[in-house]
Amino acid sequence: MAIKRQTIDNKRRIPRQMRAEETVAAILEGAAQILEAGGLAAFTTNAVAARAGVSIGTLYQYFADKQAILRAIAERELKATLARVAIAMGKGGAASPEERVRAIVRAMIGAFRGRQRARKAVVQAMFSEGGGAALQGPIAAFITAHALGSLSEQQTFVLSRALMGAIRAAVLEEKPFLRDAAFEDELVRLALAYLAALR
Amino acid sequence: MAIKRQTIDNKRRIPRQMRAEETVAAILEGAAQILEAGGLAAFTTNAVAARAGVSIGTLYQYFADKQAILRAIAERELKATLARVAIAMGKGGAASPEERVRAIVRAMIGAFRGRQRARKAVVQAMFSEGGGAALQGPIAAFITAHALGSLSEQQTFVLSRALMGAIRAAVLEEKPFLRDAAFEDELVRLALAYLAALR
Amino acid sequence: MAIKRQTIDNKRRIPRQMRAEETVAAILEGAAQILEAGGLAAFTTNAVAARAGVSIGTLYQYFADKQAILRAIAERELKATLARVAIAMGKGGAASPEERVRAIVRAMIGAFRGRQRARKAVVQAMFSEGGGAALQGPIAAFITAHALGSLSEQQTFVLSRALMGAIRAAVLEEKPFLRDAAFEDELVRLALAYLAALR
Amino acid sequence: MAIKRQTIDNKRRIPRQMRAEETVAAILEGAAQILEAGGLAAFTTNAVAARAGVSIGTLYQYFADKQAILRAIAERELKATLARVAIAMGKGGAASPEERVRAIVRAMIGAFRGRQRARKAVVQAMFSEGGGAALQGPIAAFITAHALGSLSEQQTFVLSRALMGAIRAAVLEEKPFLRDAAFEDELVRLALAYLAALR
DNA sequence: GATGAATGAGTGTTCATTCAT
DNA sequence: GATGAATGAACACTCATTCAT
Repeated sequence: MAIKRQTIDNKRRIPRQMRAEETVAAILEGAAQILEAGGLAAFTTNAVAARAGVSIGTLYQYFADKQAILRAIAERELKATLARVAIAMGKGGAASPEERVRAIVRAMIGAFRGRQRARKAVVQAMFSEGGGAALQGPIAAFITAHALGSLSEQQTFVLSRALMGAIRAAVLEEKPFLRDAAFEDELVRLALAYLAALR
Repeated sequence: MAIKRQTIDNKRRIPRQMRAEETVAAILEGAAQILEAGGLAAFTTNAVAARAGVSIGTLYQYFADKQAILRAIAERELKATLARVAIAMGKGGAASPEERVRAIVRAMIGAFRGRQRARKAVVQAMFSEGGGAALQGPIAAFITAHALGSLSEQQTFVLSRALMGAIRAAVLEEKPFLRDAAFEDELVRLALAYLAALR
Repeated sequence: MAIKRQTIDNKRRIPRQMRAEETVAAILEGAAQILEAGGLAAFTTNAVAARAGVSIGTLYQYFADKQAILRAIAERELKATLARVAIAMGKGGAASPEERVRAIVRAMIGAFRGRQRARKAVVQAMFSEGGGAALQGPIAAFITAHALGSLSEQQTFVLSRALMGAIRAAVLEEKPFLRDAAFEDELVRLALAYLAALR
Repeated sequence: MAIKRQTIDNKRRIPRQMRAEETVAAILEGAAQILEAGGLAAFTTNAVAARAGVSIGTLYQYFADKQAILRAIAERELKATLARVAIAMGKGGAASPEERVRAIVRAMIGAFRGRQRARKAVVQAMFSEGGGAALQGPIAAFITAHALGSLSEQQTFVLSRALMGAIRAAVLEEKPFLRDAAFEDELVRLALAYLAALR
């Protein structure tokens, strides 16, 4: 259902794609705003469409259903977060384990930059449908791949979910220390201690 | 919302209280069954009342609203879990830190014994309203009080939420290894490593 | 889903049942009025509830969905029609074949007495879901049982559907002669001629 | 509602007309396929356009609205059916009344050859808008003109609608005997008996 | 003539909650 | 205290149709 558009026909494809992309972006932005302003409760398809400045019909031209919008936001944010980590890692060259762990932790904390309410809403929604495995899997994979030696599947699971669980809890409980350096330090400490214990 | 039960009317108090307790228990049991069978989606007040064998009006006599039922289930389970830890600790006498941590972890994993679907539903619901701080706070306090030296507030937060986050993720993602000894081992390792790093 | 209510408890059963019956009757009457006034196009559940003077929720307490209302109207009318034939037959004592056929034809023509628009709408709706076999079967059975000698299944089908088809067409095409005696005469002639040809 | 094609623009008229005819044919064929596969429920203008391989805009260039497509299918089938009768009659030379009636009945039964689901859907749709008088009128006229002596308007109505009603019911109720010779025989018997009774 | 993105009115249905009995 | 009929706000989603390109 989602986004069609793939004609190989070259002329007029770009303008078409651009229109579609703009529309999708507008919807996603509208959705994020609604979420940030009123949480999941205010997140109705009609409200999103109105805020995005498109008709409800157009919204459904690009998203199969309400959940799909949430999923798109989550995926987009996930991608952005992962990208940010990659950049941070890249800059550090052959960074130390601590630096690598810190880069990951910092990116995880900083996801949804500036939109904690929206983040909270998205997390809640993802949890309500399938446990958000779709989001956590990639992060776990990333940790496995980039951060450290060799962990078993369960160890990767424990480490990634422990970190995410702590951050998530801070988000959901609206803890003010979420962005304190000290909080980041504790998470890094937790990860490093666990990794050390595995050796 | 609604009116809370508080009549201190003395005559016939005991029989009344007993009836009330039975009714509340029936509702809670019905709710748990509905949750286990059909998840949060099937959890409607009318369905709960029907399953519990009481009228919807009676249900609202004991619970202010739908969430209150979920809250009651969560609290009941929390209390039971904490009690189980206390017993486990008591038996061990002057148990070692590892034994104490393990007792806590084991109790957390084993909560909602046998009703993983209901547990998942309750967790989801708690997440949707306030982040479940009401549930995690007591556990954190418990950890602080019983398990170990002196942790800062943030450290307690990180440790408790990390453990709960990992377990929660296993529940939500329906991981089969939830009840494996190896999973418990990893969680214990995580906690002990962190505690050691704090010293 | 439909109508619950069957407690064997005698006290308060009658008032309860009466309330329910009144409500159902009000809904059915409201539905018929809507149909008569605006046809199938105006037949929305909200409109029916409003016209019936009940809330939309109440409507859904008694009818599983929109179609169920139509079905109920059709069934009620069918029953009434059949009853009318039975009475007509009864009065005639050992009536002649022609009188029996005429009684049936007359009752079929006269169904939905006075509400041709509603009748049309119901016929359309029944046709749209399953071909209305549910309505035609009973009539065919009735004809078989009461009108005449022994017909094969296919002969019964042909005779009953031919009569109903002709009446239905007159209804749907809004033919003014629907209630003319001459029209009835022709239908009777058709039926008798066919029956005679079978002998 | 839209604008009907009528340009008499001469240059390139023939190629244009041919293209138009192809397009119309493609749409009609697509529509029939959709109908056959998914019934009236699947019959959306967008689905038809997609199946026909044309854009929705093009579809509306040739058909004023959704109903028009159904009407076109019905008309096309009617024309084909009538033509088939004419051929059958022609071949028989001065055929007997029975042969003529049989030719008509057979053609009526055999309409929409091989696409009973599409036929059912078209019948339903025609019924929903005006009772399909547009289709039955011509058949009645045909019967009057070709089959037999002189019938009054009402007699023609009764005979034609009775035959069509019986066939229609068999289609709608998905009776397996629709194509049995015995079914045809009964219809012929019915028609002949009625005609004889009129003399 | 063709395209297809956009439109938006319209509708069926759910379910938490109330309150007269 | 118990009952359960009634309530009605709220929402997701469809699809025929238009019109700028």
